[in-house]
Amino acid sequence: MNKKQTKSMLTKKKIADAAKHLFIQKGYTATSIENISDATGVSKGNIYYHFENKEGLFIYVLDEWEKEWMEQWEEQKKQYSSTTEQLHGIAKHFVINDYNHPLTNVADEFFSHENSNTLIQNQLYKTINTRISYSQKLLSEGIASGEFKTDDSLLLAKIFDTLLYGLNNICRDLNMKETLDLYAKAIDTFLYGIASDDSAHSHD
Amino acid sequence: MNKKQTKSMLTKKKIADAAKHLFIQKGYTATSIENISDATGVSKGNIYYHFENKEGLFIYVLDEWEKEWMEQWEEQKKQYSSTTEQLHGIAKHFVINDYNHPLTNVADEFFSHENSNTLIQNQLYKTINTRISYSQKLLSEGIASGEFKTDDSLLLAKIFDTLLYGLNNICRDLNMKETLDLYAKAIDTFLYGIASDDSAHSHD
DNA sequence: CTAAAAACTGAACAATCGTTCTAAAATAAT
DNA sequence: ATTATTTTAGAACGATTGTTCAGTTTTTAG
Repeated sequence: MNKKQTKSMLTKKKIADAAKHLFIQKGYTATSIENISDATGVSKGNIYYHFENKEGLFIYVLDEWEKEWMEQWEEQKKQYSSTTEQLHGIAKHFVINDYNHPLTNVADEFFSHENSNTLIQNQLYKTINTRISYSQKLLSEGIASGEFKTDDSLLLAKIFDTLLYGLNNICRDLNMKETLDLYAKAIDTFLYGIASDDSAHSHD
Repeated sequence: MNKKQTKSMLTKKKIADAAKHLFIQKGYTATSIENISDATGVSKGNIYYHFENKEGLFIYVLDEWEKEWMEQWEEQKKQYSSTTEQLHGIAKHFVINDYNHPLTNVADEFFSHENSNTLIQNQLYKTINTRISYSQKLLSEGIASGEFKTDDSLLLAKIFDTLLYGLNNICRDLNMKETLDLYAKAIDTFLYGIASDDSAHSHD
């Protein structure tokens, strides 16, 4: 790779990183291109050199986040054997590394009924479905192995997903330990609800 | 009440109603005063006659929603005896009447770390805590009556709240029946997880 | 060393934002 | 009927928005 190409790639990454954090902090609409320019030191014109427009930048950020998350989690996953452990692991990994997922704070803006941006909506649906499909796969494995009762894995996946991403909203005033406790308690509640009777888990 | 006062109150209500729906649909930032003016036929100047500013309008909407919800639910509540029934009842009532709660779609915009509006943030915290306190009261009753295991009712309330408000986010492409099924399944999962062993409920 | 290409800057654009203001219309009070 | 008050309308404001564009710097290619 060229010295020019390297530097170009670096500024593109710098823009995307700043945009991600700003979208999380302020929301999509409230984040202006000028905000991103100020945060990075990259001129507005240069931002438009690297990205088609604000919308394209957001979609790029979303795509990158999804890739990054999956890579990191697949690495973490190796240390867990049972599905139960993996579900707890996901929650922990979620809290520690992705405490602020762009979707959690930003997505709602685009699910408006009228005047909404279909391009971004489709991208969001894709991302959400990827998330849920992954959870569904995990839960199916747990059901197949007898760790959980036979059940509708898609419904369970949606509930699990809700727990993971929804808890964020009421953790804003909690510290890390309190947050982890809340998440652990939530997963426990979820698990004991779907654990089979001959599971290793017992009601305490 | 005067004919003038009545008409004035009516336009104020009309503005608040339209604002609520627009905030839900498009988010706070993306909803402009002109949008509200267009939706109601009330002039921008008149909106500012009835409300101090956009922020005051939002807080008013939030306050009204909370009052309305509580009144409606207290009416519904009468038909349920056990806490279990009441929790299911809340979910049903939630889906049918408050499918779109302003908080669910709008709140995230104001929990940004910098440059955020403290007035609205406080109002949001108040509303969220009211919600959770109410759930906590219900769960405490269930624990006291022996319907649920002894547990940290605040943690459970937060989890229940998350379930209720978070599920919304993945119900956008579901019809009413599917939504109700998902909510019922979520509450069941939640309940069987915290139900005491001598509870009337059995794992199916 | 020079020319072409890529990366980048910052001023400028029209559109839209929340808000203010002046004045007109509608109603109440006298 | 006339005055006073409340309610409404809509033009206008400065600020900010996403985006464009002409031009400058930086790097590559020949």
